[in-house]
Amino acid sequence: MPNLRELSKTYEPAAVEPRWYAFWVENGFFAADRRTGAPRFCITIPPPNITGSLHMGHALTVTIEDIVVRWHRMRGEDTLWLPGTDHAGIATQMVVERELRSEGTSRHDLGREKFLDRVWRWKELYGGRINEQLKVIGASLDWGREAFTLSPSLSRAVREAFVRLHDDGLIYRDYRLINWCPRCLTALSDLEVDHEEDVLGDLWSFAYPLADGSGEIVVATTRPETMLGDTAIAVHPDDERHKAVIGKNVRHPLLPREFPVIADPVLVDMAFGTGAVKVTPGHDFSDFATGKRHGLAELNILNADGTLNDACGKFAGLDRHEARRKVKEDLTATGLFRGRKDHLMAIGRCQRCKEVVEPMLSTQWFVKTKPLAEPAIEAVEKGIVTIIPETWTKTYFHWMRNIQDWCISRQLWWGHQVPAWYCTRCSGLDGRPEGIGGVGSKDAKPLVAREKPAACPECGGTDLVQDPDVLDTWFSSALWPFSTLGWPDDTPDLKAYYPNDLMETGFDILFFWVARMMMMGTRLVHPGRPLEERVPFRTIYLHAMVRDEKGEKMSKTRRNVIDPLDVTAKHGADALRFTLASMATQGQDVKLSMPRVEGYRHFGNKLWNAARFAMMNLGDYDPAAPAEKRGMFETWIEARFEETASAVNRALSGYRFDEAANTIYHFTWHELCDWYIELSKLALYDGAHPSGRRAAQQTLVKMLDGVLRLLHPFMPYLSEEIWQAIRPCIPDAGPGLAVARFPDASAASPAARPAAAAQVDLLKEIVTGIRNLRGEHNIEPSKKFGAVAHAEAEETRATLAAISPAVRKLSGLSNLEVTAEPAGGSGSAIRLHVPSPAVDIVIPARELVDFDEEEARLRKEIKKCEGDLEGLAKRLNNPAFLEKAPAAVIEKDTARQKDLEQILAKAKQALEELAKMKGK
RNA sequence: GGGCGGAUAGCUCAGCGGUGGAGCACCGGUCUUACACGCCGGGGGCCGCAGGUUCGAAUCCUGUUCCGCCCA
Repeated sequence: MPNLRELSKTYEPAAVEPRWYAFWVENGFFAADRRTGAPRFCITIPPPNITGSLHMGHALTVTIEDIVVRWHRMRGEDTLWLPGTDHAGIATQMVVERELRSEGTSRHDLGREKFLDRVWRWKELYGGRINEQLKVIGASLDWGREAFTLSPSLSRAVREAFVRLHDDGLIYRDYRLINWCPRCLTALSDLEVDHEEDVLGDLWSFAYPLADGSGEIVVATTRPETMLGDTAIAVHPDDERHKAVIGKNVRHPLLPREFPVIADPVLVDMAFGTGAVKVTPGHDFSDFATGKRHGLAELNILNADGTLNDACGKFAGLDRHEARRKVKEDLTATGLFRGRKDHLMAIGRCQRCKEVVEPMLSTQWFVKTKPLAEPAIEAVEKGIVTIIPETWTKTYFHWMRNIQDWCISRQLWWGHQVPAWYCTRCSGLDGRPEGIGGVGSKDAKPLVAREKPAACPECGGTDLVQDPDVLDTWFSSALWPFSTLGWPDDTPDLKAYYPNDLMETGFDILFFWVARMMMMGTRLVHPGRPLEERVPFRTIYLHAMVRDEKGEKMSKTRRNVIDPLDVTAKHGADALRFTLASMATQGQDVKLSMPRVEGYRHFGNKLWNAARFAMMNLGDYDPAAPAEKRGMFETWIEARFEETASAVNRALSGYRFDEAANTIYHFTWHELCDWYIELSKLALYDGAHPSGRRAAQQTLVKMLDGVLRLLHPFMPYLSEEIWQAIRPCIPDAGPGLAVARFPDASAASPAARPAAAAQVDLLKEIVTGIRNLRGEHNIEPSKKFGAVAHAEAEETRATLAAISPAVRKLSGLSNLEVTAEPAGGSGSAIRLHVPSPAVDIVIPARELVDFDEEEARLRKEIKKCEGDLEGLAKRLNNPAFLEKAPAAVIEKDTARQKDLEQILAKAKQALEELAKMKGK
């Protein structure tokens, strides 16, 4: 006999959850083993920032990935879910710099080396925090393979990638306009600039006097201070108003400079403002392009920190915002102000620190993206890589086909230092504002190499200085699916797990990350082999954002952040996971609400108690005993389980986590608990038939075991806890549910199943009908009464006899008499009709019945029937419908019509009888 | 300006060609020996609006109005 421990009355996640994670890890369940013969499944975690702590976005990511991973693992596959973190260049540097500031020092005081020591120390102390939080959620990661983007092996991959791409001409150094954050003091890629729209500013107009004194030309700008960097005025070549001035010079009103009026049809919109535009190639992207077209001077007017530089004469040293006021003042004083009006504009802000970003001229490293994008596009076009939900495919193509070169150098210290060196003898260390764009003049020739070269190949000089800049963190992230597996070496892991099967992440980093992984993977891994082997992964699943219950983005400023760890502490990781899974509909934001989480906690409790019930009745259970012949209810529930299992597998195959979760929920609660467990009590408590009791026990164990397996990917803790408790009852149970076999539909279904399903359906209809009557007539649940069931068909009567005890139990009848004679007559008070198979239920107990209530009930039923019949008749009397609709639909409608007519007739009959009774 | 998504029961969302579903909330009954984190029953929707296709439209097409997001 199994030794079963007793379960507490309610499920307490806090008491259970901490136990199992250690158990899983200690048993090595999460370790991928590259075993031969088994299908493989690999996914790398989107590496969280080391500065980060777990937020709802992570919780959703981890929930989805863990569901997928546990599902595959339970299907017997060699499953690798590779963990790790991202060094997060700007974010981490900012955190440590803030610390230093509070200590009254700075990174510059410390120097690069000491500063980096300090960051590493910070990383060791706090960088692992998020990993611990992932464990709380239950993430079944293979910790033995944990990676970090700045580790020696991944750094080596970064250098290797850089050198290869540089050698192939896909990484280059150039002096051009980039996005500059004056607070972070670094260049940013286009993607790291957030565009804030509809910011109220003013459109400020002023006049440039023509140098020859023949007049003036009025321009409008939202940023008057940039006029200090103007090197041209542009007008449209077709604009009659300005034709005369094209080619003339204007005089700069505040600086001793003159520059030309040019004609440019691209930059100038004749209809906007005066039709004349100031051109600032040094601080505006479209002006920069204009400058290139016309060979204009590119004048940089800003220092790295956003103050104006020496090119600005008396304005030098002013902050750009102060400078704007001052320039306006001066222009007004000189009589050149020509008006202002309110203007909605867009401004770019640094994604990290929210500072207004400045277009700035500097020398930076760039990735030439077009050639890299081609195979990445091809892979999706050819279906080698699938994006789910499919709607993102279009966005992916659009971005990839219009891709811009990627600025990858950052003026930071924390990160992968650019593997390029400059010879102090050949390259002048001059030319650029301090802190912008590394060392060496913009024409300096970098020596790109995996390791520091011994000497300059040009002059033999040995005094080589490494480029001080580091690479964009996303550059190392782009290598993640293969750098984590040991690339550039062809390691056993790379052989086994590349391409990854799945990349699961939020749609918001499709460009930041997914697209770049596609480019890097297809370029760098297994060159020469077919695209199928080079892509980083086969499927991209993009999940939605988690918002609060009102649909607002969660943010600290909105104070609507729900901390997953708070939720976990209160309701358990399982409840949170189940909630996220059930709400993770494709293409739909997840609006998280706490009542929902609570509801799923209740679900956990429901299952917990179902297990308690089972265990209370398994004291004498012998797992080794041969299988007993199943009764109708056992046959029915086992069939329903298999249908459920196959639906869950289908849903998971299609990344329909909501559907999978809901299917399990419904089966567990509304079929297993609501019906089968109640039905099983008959057999369990029937001392006269021990084999029936054994069959019920066997089915209970089987169903519980099965449902726990289905549920495990969603609620790993609860399911493991219960499963371990009933493990002694499970034949051939392995060491843990985490590695138990996931259920799937069995090959053959016993022939008895359709019959059992029909019988249980009849049972449910009768029981529900009687319960309904109790409700309508306010008959106490404890009040017993007898009923008569009449059926013409002998077979139906046999079924009625078979289900009679169950009907009695579930609907609280004292007796159910089955008869071939039409029941009723003057004594019958309530009639209930089941159309197929035709059964009349008659309750003769007049004293229970409120005649008025019953009359109202019958009239309602009649009205409903008539309404439905009318609709059906309309269709069935339509020749076009009969001619064109599929036979199955017509058949179904006809059958439905027949049933409704029967119900209607019976209800009318009952109403007549009632009228007679009321009369007495 | 270009693109994408959403609008279905009080709330949050499924459904995406065959008579409108779930969870929660609500109302009524109930502590029936697994569970009151429970059990039983019930009410509630011209499926954003207007056209069209179809025997049949929440579902497909067109237009339209709001809301959200992305890109420029």
